[in-house]
Amino acid sequence: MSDQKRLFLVDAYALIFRGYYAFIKNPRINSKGEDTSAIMGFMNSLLDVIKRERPDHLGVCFDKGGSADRVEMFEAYKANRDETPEGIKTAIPHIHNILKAMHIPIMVKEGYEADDVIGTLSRQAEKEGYKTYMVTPDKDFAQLVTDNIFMYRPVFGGGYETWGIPEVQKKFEVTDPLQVIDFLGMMGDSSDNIPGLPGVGEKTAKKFIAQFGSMEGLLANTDQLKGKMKEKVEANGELGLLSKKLATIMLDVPVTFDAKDFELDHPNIEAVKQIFQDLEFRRLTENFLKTFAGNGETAPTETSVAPAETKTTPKPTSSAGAGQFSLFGNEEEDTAEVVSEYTRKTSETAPHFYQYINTPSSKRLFIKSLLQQPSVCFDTETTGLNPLTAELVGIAFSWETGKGFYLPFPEDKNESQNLIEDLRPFFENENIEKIGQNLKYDIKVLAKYNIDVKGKLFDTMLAHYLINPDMRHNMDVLAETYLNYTPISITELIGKKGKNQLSMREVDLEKQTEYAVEDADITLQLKEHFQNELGEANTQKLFDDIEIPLLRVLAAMEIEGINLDKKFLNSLSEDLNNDITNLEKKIYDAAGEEFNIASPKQLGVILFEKLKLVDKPKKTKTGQYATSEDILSYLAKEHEIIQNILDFRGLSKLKSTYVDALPKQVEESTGRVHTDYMQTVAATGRLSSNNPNLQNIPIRTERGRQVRKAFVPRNEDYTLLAADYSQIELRIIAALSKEKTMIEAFKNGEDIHASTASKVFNIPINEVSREQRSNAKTVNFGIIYGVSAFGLSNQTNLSRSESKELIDTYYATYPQLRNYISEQVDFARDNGYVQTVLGRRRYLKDINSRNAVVRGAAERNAVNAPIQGSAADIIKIAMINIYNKLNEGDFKTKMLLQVHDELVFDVYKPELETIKTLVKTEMENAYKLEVPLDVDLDIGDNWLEAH
DNA sequence: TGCAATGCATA
DNA sequence: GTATGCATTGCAA
Repeated sequence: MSDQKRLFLVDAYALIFRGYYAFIKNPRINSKGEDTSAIMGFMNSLLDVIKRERPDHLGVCFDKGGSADRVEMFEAYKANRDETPEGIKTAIPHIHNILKAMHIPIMVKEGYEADDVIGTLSRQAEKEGYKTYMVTPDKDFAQLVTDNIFMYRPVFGGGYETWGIPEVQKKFEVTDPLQVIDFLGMMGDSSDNIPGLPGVGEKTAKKFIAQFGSMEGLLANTDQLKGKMKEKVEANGELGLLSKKLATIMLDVPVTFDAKDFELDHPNIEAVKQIFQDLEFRRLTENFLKTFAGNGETAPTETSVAPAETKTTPKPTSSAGAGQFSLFGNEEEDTAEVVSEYTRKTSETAPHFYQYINTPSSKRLFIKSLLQQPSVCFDTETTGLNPLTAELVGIAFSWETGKGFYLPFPEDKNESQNLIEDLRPFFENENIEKIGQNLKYDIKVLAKYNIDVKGKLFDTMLAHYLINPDMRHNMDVLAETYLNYTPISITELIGKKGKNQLSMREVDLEKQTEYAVEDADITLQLKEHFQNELGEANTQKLFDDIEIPLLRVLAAMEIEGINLDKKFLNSLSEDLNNDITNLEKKIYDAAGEEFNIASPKQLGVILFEKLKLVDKPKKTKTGQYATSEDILSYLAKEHEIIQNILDFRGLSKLKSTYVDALPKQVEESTGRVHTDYMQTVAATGRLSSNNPNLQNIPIRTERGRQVRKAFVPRNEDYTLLAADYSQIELRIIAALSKEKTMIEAFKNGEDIHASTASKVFNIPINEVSREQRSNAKTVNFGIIYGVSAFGLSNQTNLSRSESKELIDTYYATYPQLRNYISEQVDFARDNGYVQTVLGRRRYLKDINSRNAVVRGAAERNAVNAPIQGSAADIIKIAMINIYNKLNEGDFKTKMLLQVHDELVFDVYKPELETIKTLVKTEMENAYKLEVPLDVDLDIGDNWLEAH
């Protein structure tokens, strides 16, 4: 290091925010309830810098009142910043006091940001021969870097890096640090609300800088750009220049650098100690004393100080007197055996008392108390996500906000089973309400331990799904939205998934307790919140009568799984492989060389450069040749190779998505495929299926439908039964719209598409041509989706005007249908939502949008959601009723799958006739409409035959 | 390694 | 035109 004098200018807020958020998961709270995270974080950084660098000149700069100039230029500047957190606001006066006691100058200038103050001072200091180090993590400062001005950046995980000109050149790919301004102006900065150029991100900005040197250079040479980018940049030149101005740090703040103001003086040790003591900083006090020992003239030998106090282990506030927080009420026995107690505060919530239970007597007390509760929230912790293989690690319980218990489970199977037996009286008690988040999971886990969860259920995930189906429903989101509370993240506990992820069992008991009971506690609080809202949205019945009972039905279906003929799929895979290889050969022959057909890049070169199939081939936005399905189909007549390529793609898809993927999904422990039904993802009320998705097994093409042959009954004594609603959505729209003509057609059992064609084209039903029926069918479906003439002409061989005419005659034929559609849209406009026959709502916030495209989409939703959703409601009712009948009758037959309008059963052959009647009756009578519901039944030795 | 975009399977 | 899930690709981290 040279003898040149060195000035360190600290960007206070940047370090304060950084320090504050470093502790966000475990805020430092002292006994007075003050959140000292920000102070702690900032002081750690400051002492760290002093200790490492021993600066002779030092100042700390604060913002004050924001940047008046920038706001004047651009109203939205920094407008989307969240309110400064309370923990930071309260920290500022303390930090000021500490700095004063340390005799460190505080630089503030009303109406200017710290950036500007630091920029101005550093330039002045440079003239006086100083080297300036700007202490900040903020990349914006890179624009200030010169031969004598550096950034001194804290890096993640501790330590610092110094950025001089070479580092800035490398990081930003610029030749001059001043170009950082152009760079920031182009890509924008969402945290400061600097707009930047639309469509330009980091990569493009770097490219532009390399190509044009500056924002002005870019704007002057837009002729060198192409496509969308050219349009966007040209249209937003003004915005670009403004963004550049906003990103520019000012160098003319009215401040004067006077070296003696910044000399690092001896701190008033006693005063600092006193402040630290008041704040209850112990390690920091030691750190401070060490840093300034001997007036700082004998520099400590250590080269780095680990960011102190970042360990996450919570400290029990006391080890004695555990009984004082006991939830056991007036039990006479001691509760000292409740070993752990942990108190956690956040700024928003009251203290939490979470206890784990691992002694016989505390367990006895706990269970006694548990059984006296009318309503309990619980949450199971397991070794994995698959409930069929996961083992219990513990169960958390809570029945009072902020309090709860955790019962850890031993690894040994027998011991674990013994422990769960102690809880059987609770879980199987009909009179205790069980509350949980995604109870289907817990019920499935407990089922593996032969526990049948009985009594009333309240699932917060399902409740929220009904309250707001368009949102997501995971607990973290719900807690943040409704309770203003951030739960401990699972990642924090067990690590990122992959290499070093722990199992829940490997986590310390205290942390398990903290995490698990917090979940139960929060879920309980969410329940309080949601149960009122359900009433307000009028969805209480839907919750009690449909979604909650369905949860048990789905759990049973998922546990049951379906038998899969792996051998069959393997042979199918070989067949496909042969065909694919043959196609490959043909393609290579035609191409004259071997290449990767799956790579669009290589394929493009072959088709358009080598074979020159087209004069001027289309390119994608990335500059590749376009080889998508529609383009290739269009070219199919040009060359035989094209059809082969299309076939190759189709077969590869079939093979990878179904034929090869399904056998891998067979659960080893059961030998069956267990899909997971998601009850809360489809905004309309439908279920969805995943891991694997059994709701999209091919059926349309001959080749694809072969996959269905692999779904087979459990053994020779069983057969598969598929029961599907015929035209349920059209029946629903006919009934809801009270369209007499269509209702009559259904009542008479007519072929509805032929019937529609006959009326629309005004010909007898038996003279309807194939094409006419097909067009009528397309319109019938189109109505359900909210047709447009444009969409229709895309689907049929009709022109746009023919399509329009067809739609017009269609509406003339079914006038009530048209009325119904406009009524739905009106209802949505007035109420902001539409609803199904059972009152399931879908909110349509865009229904009054001024943007016609956005509004149009909402209008189509207004038509479709009640139809699709009512069909979903109806089949859900049927499922619940059938499930109950199967249980009551002690049938061996099981319901296995649901595919929106179809149910699949594994039928015990002797029960076949009874089951056929039962299923058909329950499905057809699940809900009374003015139109009869009709169910087709088919049986077979596999899912294809049963169709 | 994780993400969005694309393409395609179903109702 | 509605509603989903998943495999692959290509790009960003």
